[in-house]
Amino acid sequence: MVSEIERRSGVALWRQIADDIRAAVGNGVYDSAQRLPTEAALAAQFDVNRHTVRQALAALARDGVVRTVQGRGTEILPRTRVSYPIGARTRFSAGLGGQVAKAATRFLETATEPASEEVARALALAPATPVLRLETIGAADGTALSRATHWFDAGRFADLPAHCAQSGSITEGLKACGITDYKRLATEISAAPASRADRKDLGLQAGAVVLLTTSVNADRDGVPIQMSRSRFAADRITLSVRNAPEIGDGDEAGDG
Amino acid sequence: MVSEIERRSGVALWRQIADDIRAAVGNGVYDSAQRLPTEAALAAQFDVNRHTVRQALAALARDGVVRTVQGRGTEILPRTRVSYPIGARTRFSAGLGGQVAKAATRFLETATEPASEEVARALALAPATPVLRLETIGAADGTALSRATHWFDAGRFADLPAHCAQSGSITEGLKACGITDYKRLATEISAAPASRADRKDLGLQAGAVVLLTTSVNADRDGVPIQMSRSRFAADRITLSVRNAPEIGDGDEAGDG
DNA sequence: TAGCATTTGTGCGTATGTATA
DNA sequence: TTATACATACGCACAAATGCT
Repeated sequence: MVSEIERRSGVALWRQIADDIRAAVGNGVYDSAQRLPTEAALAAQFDVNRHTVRQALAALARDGVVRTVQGRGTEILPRTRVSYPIGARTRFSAGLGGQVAKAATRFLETATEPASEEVARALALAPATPVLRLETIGAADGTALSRATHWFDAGRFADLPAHCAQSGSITEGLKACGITDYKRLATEISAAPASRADRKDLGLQAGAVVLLTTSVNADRDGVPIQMSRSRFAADRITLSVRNAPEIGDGDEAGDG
Repeated sequence: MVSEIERRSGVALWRQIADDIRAAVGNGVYDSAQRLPTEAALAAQFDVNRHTVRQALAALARDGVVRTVQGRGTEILPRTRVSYPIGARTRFSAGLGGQVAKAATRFLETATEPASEEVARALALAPATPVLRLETIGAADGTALSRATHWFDAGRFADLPAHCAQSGSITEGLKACGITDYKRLATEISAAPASRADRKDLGLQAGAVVLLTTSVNADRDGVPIQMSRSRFAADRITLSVRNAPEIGDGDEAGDG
């Protein structure tokens, strides 16, 4: 089962096996027994040396996925992930409401710079219009969950950074700028290995995965006011989309 | 800038640097110049040997992210990803409509087995009720995009596999079973390194990332009929959530 | 056209990490 | 624990292609 493709992939075998077991645990493969197969069995299954399996299990134990006890085996630890709702009313703090005791936004950096092509398009601004860039970290109960970059029209929201810094919330900051309500128009969701910078800010290990979302918020009149690109620690959060109970529009065909 | 944490992480330095550059490209960091810094500059930036940077660039070139030309430099190639809409009417084939010439579902395996706790809960069945499990690959223009597992009440949908195999579509198969319309209730989205099995089915390299979705479909009466867990090749697809133009419900606070 | 600086491509030697037996 | 094989990473040197003067 060890195909050659994996060898020069830049990802060590033990790491690949760890990812595999992690996925299997996540998929409920070992649901009935709350325990992993023996190291010998895993070594046979993955067709590798038992040392390699042990290295994988040690990594999973470091990450709190499993716990190995000599003579007993490797048991699976219960995993908890925060669920983050994506919808028209998506806002960070309250989205986590109930799941965590304290949600907070930390503001890292603010800068004004000419809009990139993508940002200008999203905010319906002329190319290279000055835009405000805000860098934030979203945390829950002291654990960083997301690292985000937000862009605003610098002309319209010049005072935003000061208001945000004071209130500790973008929603509150926008309120101080006259935006009493806003709505998320769309969210694009992707995923990728975490960059070094994001790993540092989110406290992730090499090889960790982030969920990437690019979203646009609009004011009451539907005018786009904010574009955001967020990176969520994928092992700490799931995004959830709940569809309103309406039926009937296009006709499509299939699955996923 | 090379912290020790990264060294024994099981992920090669060149791989981490490749992920970094990939993220930077995705974030539009090099938007203005459509070219990466020189290998020497990147080596200095990441504080590694130029060989290591070259290995990272070679990997990115293999993946079609960049192209390097001797004497000239490394240019960024325009990236194309299929966008997959998530909503109440989510269906595989037509969701990709227009973006690809031909979308197809391949059925790998069918089995009947007792429902796991999670599946039983999602389908509102008694624990260990027999359920039908369908394994599929979703492809567009010959490229595999998703690998999914679907569960149905085996009692109600005994004939589904035959109908699906014949029509090549779950939607059509359900129609033959009397389900003329259905609706997606909710989708949970996560991400993780691809498992070996998924890498094989989707043709991905080690270290590749998958977007994981767990969703439940219900019939006209709101009775859950299908639970699915899909794994999308994250570098080939983005999930898109578009919010209906309605305003006003809860009050929340923040960002992402 | 020739000359030059810049940038990528290649070769070799060495040290360390990873995986097997 | 030891030995062996291969992948990874570094450092240095030089060849080859490009772009500009």
